[in-house]
Amino acid sequence: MNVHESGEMYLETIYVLSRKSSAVRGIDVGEYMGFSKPSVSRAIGLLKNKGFVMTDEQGFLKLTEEGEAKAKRIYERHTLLTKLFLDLGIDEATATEDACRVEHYLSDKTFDAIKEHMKKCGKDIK
Amino acid sequence: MNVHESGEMYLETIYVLSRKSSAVRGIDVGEYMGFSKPSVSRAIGLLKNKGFVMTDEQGFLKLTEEGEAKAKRIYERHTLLTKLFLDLGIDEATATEDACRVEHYLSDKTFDAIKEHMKKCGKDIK
DNA sequence: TATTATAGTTAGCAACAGCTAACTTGTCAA
DNA sequence: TTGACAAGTTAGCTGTTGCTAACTATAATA
Repeated sequence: MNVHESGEMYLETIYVLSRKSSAVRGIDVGEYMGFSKPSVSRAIGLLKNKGFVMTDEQGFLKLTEEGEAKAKRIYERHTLLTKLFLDLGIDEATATEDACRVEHYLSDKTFDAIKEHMKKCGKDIK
Repeated sequence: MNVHESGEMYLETIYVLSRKSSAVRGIDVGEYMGFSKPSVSRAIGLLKNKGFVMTDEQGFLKLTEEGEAKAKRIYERHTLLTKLFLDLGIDEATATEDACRVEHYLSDKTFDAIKEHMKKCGKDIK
């Protein structure tokens, strides 16, 4: 099941919010992303249908195993790219912004190559 | 007048084809991009309305000054990113592909920083 | 208990961007 | 001159992804 940029952003947001609190609701996602309730409702409905998101007994949003894997993948890209841009001397805000847009379009190969490069330069994020 | 990723791709294609031949037609653009005639027709119509493209007396596609500037900007990004990815050891096909997707989402700041970095490393594209 | 506020959903609109089918237009050759 | 092909346009479909308006359902409060 493939997810577009938009879906990836929702997954990443749920992932990020879940690290802060285990009680993530649609409204929180919308607030974080700056989107309306209906937009969130539909987007999350699609992610549920695709098996990436579910709601627990209390109605809170949870990522499935597959959803978590996808979200982590994007989040890792985001972190790495931000670090890369910061290393290049770009300001925090721009680095984060650009990383957020670019993270969806990098192939695994390129991502791995960047990771390898930063490891070599002693700038590995881990 | 702002142009989305799609519009930028059309501008870049016209730019690239114009360097090979001054007689660029819609059909050539479609062939190059793998899109249908109607898709090209509408996309170029929009770019005409926005003042980025025009047709000369013979009906060939020309970029306006503004269109050329935009196309060059994207093309420069494309070239630089491809070079950067190749330097990271990525294969030609992947480098081009990723550059093509990412080129639309980089801010000027980040682009300049990458350019600066490659200049320092003696790997400036110019 | 009744009202109110919050969360989520449904319905329907808009823009973007691809597509096919079918039309027009213009050129070139039989 | 006519017929055919190539190029371009128009009409209308699909799917994505944002939106508002309006609804439902649940929970808290007066």
